[in-house]
Amino acid sequence: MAESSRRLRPEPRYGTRPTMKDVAARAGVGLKTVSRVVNGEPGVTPDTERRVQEAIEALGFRRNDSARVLRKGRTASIGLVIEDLADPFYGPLNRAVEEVARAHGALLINGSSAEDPEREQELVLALCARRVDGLIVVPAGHDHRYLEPEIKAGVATVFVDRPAGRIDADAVLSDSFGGARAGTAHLVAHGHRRVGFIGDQSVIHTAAERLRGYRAAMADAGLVIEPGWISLGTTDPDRVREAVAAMLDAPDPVTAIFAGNNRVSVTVVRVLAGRARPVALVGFDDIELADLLDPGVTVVAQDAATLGRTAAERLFQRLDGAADAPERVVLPTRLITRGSGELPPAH
Amino acid sequence: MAESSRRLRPEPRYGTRPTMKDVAARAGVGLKTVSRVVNGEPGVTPDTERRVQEAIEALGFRRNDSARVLRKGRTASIGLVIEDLADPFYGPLNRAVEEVARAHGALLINGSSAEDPEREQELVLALCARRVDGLIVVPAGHDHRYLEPEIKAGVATVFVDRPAGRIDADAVLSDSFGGARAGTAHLVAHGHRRVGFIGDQSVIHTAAERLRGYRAAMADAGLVIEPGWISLGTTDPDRVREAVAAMLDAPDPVTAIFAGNNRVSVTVVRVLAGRARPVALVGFDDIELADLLDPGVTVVAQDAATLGRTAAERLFQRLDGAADAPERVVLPTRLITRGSGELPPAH
DNA sequence: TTGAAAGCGCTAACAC
DNA sequence: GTGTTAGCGCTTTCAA
Repeated sequence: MAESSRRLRPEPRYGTRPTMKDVAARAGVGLKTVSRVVNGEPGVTPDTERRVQEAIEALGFRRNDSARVLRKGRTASIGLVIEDLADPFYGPLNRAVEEVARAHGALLINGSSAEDPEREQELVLALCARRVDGLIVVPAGHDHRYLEPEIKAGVATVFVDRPAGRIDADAVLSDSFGGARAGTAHLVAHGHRRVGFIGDQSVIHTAAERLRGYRAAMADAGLVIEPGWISLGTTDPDRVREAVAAMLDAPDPVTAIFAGNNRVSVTVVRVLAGRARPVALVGFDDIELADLLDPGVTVVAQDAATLGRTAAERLFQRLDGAADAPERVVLPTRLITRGSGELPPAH
Repeated sequence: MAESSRRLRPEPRYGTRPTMKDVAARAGVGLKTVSRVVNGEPGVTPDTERRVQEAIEALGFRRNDSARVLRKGRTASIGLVIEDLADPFYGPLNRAVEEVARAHGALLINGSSAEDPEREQELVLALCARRVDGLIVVPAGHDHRYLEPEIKAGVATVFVDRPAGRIDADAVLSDSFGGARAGTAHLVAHGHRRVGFIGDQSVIHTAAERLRGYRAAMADAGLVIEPGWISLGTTDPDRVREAVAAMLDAPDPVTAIFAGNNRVSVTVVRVLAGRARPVALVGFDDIELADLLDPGVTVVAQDAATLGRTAAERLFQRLDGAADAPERVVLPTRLITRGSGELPPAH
């Protein structure tokens, strides 16, 4: 029933839309003249132009960019695939990419991979089929060879936040390793010997890098990481809550925690707020209102907007013809001390 | 120099891309057979299909959706114009719209109006030129008659968060009036007689509605609002800081504040944290970590994801042919008490 | 200054 | 089962 009524519905939705041909007929000029007026090309008498403009107004004509794209080759649009449009970390990145695209007269098509490699690929290929001029991708997967034909065909591609897997491509990253190392070292410098690390899934590049930074800082200080001090997995609050509890309720509990990203930090803060014994905390990524908590949350901040802007600018350089070798740009992080990372060890 | 080199660069970026014709030639079949295989249409022998698939693989063929769109009329994409992609309030809305679009096989093109009516119109019309099947708009302007020809031509349009201006269109809103009235009444119920209101610019529909709710609650309680208790303007922190200071440093200061949205709340919380005398606060919109502050921030929460999902579902109903009169859906808000709104008046 | 014709890559309609 | 033709609405080319 629903099915058949759906079939019977008239398909053509633009059949009613006026085309340049209609405008030409109404204005009594040739098709090409309308094209000239619409595109602001020279070589049209003011009088002719006026007549064409009137016809455009009267008919409510709007150029069909699909046809234009087909003919011209360029779509003046770029695709952005991120992990989650709802994540506050990616909001500023998204906006920064949009601003650069806008400055270049391009529209932004975007979507979430939901940390699923298949969904990432599906989305990326759909964008390629739409013939976006370029792509900015926060990769979920680790094998981007599926993009090779696309890149060869001229789709400029820049990876952001995480590097591409198994292909050589531009990437703009934050210094996850260095940031985590500095953050952990900060805790050690405040007297902590028993420091836990709660991170995202280890398949995620940034998560692995941050873990590496933590390990490096511990090694730098000559500290041996004991079993149970490291917990990796999803950022699901239940998972993180259990991880924190396990570390704090162990016979010889940690006195400080390094949280691998903003999602983890938020849950850790919640758990610690409900505990009597103070536990030091440094989190990767800044969090809104972190300064107003008691204690304030010390963080290793990265600049998502700069990440996005840099990636987008690189993309448009490529679209403007830059043909140098793919490069990896690594942006520095910044340690912001607010109290939680400066708490002394409680025994 | 740069200009001329830009001109000389070879324009055709897809000329190198294989087309169905190329695939057909390579597979030794007709064009239409390739089309059938690519679109999974029936009526192709397994053997022929295999040969076509091989040619597709070998050539790295990917269907050009621009051409498909031109022929079919539908683009399988929708446009979303919001105020600011970076605003944490709109992240979940954005994501919810994306999920619905995805479920319907459509891509999402989106952009920020930056609260600028001209930019909104520019973006909307660009999306129309791309022939998006439908539009979801958080309006910045108050006159959407420019959309009339588009809507007439079949572009389904749903407004979200704020209603359209001067045209009759679907809208999905939160109950700003009711929420603000309830939030203000909550303060009054806790003994406050001198309640201030700090809101966004009054041209923004939600800001005006919330102010109206505040006024209604005060009137309900028989309270007269004194000059200086209402401050409207941008959500710029400096502006809000000054507004709070003015209310608190007046000879007869307010004992409670109603904050018109999340941006305002954050700044008010910061200011109050630096003051000795406790001031009650209820904010419109929930804020992450609001529960962990001391006192926790009492808020009138709205559900941005439901707002987005509802709007997107309405849009696809329209695209599926729903032709009933435009309707306005108003979603309820929810008062979440956490402490700041329950503080008694300090004299 | 203006316009007619060709064609971008695909799908719809209708052959065979 | 398969192929041929026309044409979506625009830009490009070239002639007038």
